[in-house]
Amino acid sequence: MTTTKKAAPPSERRTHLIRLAADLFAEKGFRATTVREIADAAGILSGSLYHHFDSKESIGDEILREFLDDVVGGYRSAVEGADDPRVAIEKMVRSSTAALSRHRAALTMLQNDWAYFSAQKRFAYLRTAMKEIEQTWIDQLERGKQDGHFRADLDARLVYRLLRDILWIPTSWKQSRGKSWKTDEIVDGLLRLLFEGITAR
Amino acid sequence: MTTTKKAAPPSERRTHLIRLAADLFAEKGFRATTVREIADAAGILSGSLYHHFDSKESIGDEILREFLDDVVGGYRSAVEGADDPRVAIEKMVRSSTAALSRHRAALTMLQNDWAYFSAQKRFAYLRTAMKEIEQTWIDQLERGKQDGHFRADLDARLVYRLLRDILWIPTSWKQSRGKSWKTDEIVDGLLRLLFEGITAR
Amino acid sequence: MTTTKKAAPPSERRTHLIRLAADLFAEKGFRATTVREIADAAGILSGSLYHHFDSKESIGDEILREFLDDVVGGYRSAVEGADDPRVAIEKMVRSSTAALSRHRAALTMLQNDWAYFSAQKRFAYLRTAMKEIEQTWIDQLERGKQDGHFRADLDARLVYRLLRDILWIPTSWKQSRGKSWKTDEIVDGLLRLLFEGITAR
Amino acid sequence: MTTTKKAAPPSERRTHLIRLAADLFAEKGFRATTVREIADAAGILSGSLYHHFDSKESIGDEILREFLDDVVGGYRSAVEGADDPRVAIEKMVRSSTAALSRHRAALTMLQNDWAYFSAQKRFAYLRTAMKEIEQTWIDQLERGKQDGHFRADLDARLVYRLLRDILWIPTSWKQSRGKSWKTDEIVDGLLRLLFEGITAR
DNA sequence: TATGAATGAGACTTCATTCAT
DNA sequence: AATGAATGAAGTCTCATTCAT
Repeated sequence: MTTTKKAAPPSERRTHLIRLAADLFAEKGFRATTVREIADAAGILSGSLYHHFDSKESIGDEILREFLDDVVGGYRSAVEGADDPRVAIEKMVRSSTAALSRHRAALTMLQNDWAYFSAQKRFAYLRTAMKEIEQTWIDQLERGKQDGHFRADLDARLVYRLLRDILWIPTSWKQSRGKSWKTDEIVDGLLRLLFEGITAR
Repeated sequence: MTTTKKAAPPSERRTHLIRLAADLFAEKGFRATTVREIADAAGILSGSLYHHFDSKESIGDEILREFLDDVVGGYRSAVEGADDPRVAIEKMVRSSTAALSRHRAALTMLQNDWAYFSAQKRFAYLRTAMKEIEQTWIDQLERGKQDGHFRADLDARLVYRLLRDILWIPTSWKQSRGKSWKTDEIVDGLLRLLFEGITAR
Repeated sequence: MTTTKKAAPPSERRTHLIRLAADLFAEKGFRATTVREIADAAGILSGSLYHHFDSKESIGDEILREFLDDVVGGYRSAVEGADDPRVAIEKMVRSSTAALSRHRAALTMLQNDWAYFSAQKRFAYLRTAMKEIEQTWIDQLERGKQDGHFRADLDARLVYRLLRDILWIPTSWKQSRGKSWKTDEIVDGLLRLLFEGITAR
Repeated sequence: MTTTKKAAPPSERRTHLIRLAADLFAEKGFRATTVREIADAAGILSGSLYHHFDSKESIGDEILREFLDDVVGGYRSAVEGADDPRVAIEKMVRSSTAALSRHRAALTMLQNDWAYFSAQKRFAYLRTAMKEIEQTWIDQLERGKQDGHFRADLDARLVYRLLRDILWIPTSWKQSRGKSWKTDEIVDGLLRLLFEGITAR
């Protein structure tokens, strides 16, 4: 299911190249990264990359696909094993955070170049996956409203939008200069802010 | 006497062109927008743009500068007239939201191409302004912690980071397809989420 | 004889504009100077220049024509009133130097952009004038050889070439930073070098 | 370890391209030569040049640098092995002439576009080298004045200026239409003119 | 006379991609 | 697997010139 027509066998070299590319994409965005830069990082000439991939986009494709598979998979199992929407949401937050830290590059790519990717047939699965993700969140939030855990006046879709973007934020902090938080700190901070707000009780 | 070499006088035509460019930048990002697209939108040839601007970047410069002036100005007056940090923060949120809706393009530009801009001398003021903004937030949050309004265990810098990015989110929703919220709804949702979290009391 | 089809009447404004243009040409060369720079110097817009001239080249034309008229005229009267070729040459040197200092721009234009001008029909007179100049020099040098004033082994054409270019040199020094010589000093130095060389006797 | 980032290794193809470019620069000047003309001469598309060089200017840089290294190197060894300033100067003249004929293009570039190059940081070495060249000449001329070989009333700097430009002249004659002199003839003519003037004894 | 706006040709440059070796 | 060279499309910018007002 994951392989398209041309997807070459995942040799070690290939995997290494994807990782190099992903790091560059994470730093500068997909479009802003040139094939030459990737090749430079690998110590080869840009033309030589085309022995491993048939295009720059197919590198992007591989990175994005793995990311979304990871996230969607995580959400599915988060929801499955949770009766309480509050628990489900906590699991989803933790699962998201973990997936994001495993696929930092994918996030930058989606943030910076969403319009670019989503306009292409090849990347139609992006929209599909995002829809499933959105639905999962909304389902849990609605469930929480109905059983009284969450405030009844929440606009589930609005909160989802906020949450989705909020969850994405900390990833982009990694490797940035200045104080850096541990993932756990961030997640806990997030959850607390989410459930309780900043006001003292 | 009134004209400086570089800060070309803001003729009507010029202002109009900047608006057209800003719309495109908002849609597709600064780098992804070509000079020709801007010219097409204006119904002229791409070279003709250079009658009004010396470079694509100087268009970007103008848009970003106005935006940051607006935001920083808003924060200053928000802080000045507020004894209670809670009030200050509410004012800052409202002021941000207003500024962001006035300068939608600037935000997209910063989000998509921050690395590109901030690496250039010409855009050094971006970092300067961001620092002032950060400090303003942190000051108010710390004040709130000390006088007991906010939870004592808040990491002010962490919360600021979250907030900053959260505030930016709704802007990118405008003009997007699907359900759209009114600005007031969004701001109120945000403030409520911020102060109280999603949990029912 | 000096007017071509379109040559506008030499109003004061026009003359002033030509002087401004000439200064810029002298500094940076004809091609390297843009119409906009000329207009800027005059405090008008570049399009407005076309009320006075039908093209950038016609400005160049006027400058070059005046210069060559001046030089050729000077040579003619130098030769007329001189029995001794030594005297004729001294007069030619002084006349050249004077003409060059009056038309500094023309020189830069010819030096930098000779290939450009001389390839155009419009500037055919450049070649004509240069031929007359060359012939005048060669005539005097040959005369000097025959009557024993100059060394019999001089290659007149070679010496002319050297001299022509040598005479042009000091002009380009004016306004340059560092020590500057008076015109008289330069001319005397030149003449002495020419007639006697640098060796002590 | 041998390759620096910018000073791309001199492949054969690269060297060939530089030679082609240099010929064009010599003919028409640096600025007046377009990248497309260079590419045409090489039988490739203009964009393909950028596989070998990062810019037109870097081609110019390479040509100019080699030239100045050659000239300065030649002057140094001319001065080292010569007790008599007269001998030193003769060596310098011969060394200049040789270097100039090896780097004809560089000369045209400096003559036509000196203002353009010398205004750029990248070409700061031009000024440095010119200063060393000037100082070398002046030193030898002063030495000759003091030991009585040269006339005591010579203005060393003035003579240098004349000489420098005079030495440059013959190069521009090569390949020009009309009678052409052999290099030796030119140099001997020059030296004789320099030491003895044109007057018969 | 001058302005303000625009044209159009052509300059330099970038970059994903191809391909013979 | 990789190199070295090239393509070709597209992008930013320059500049002499035109023209309605």
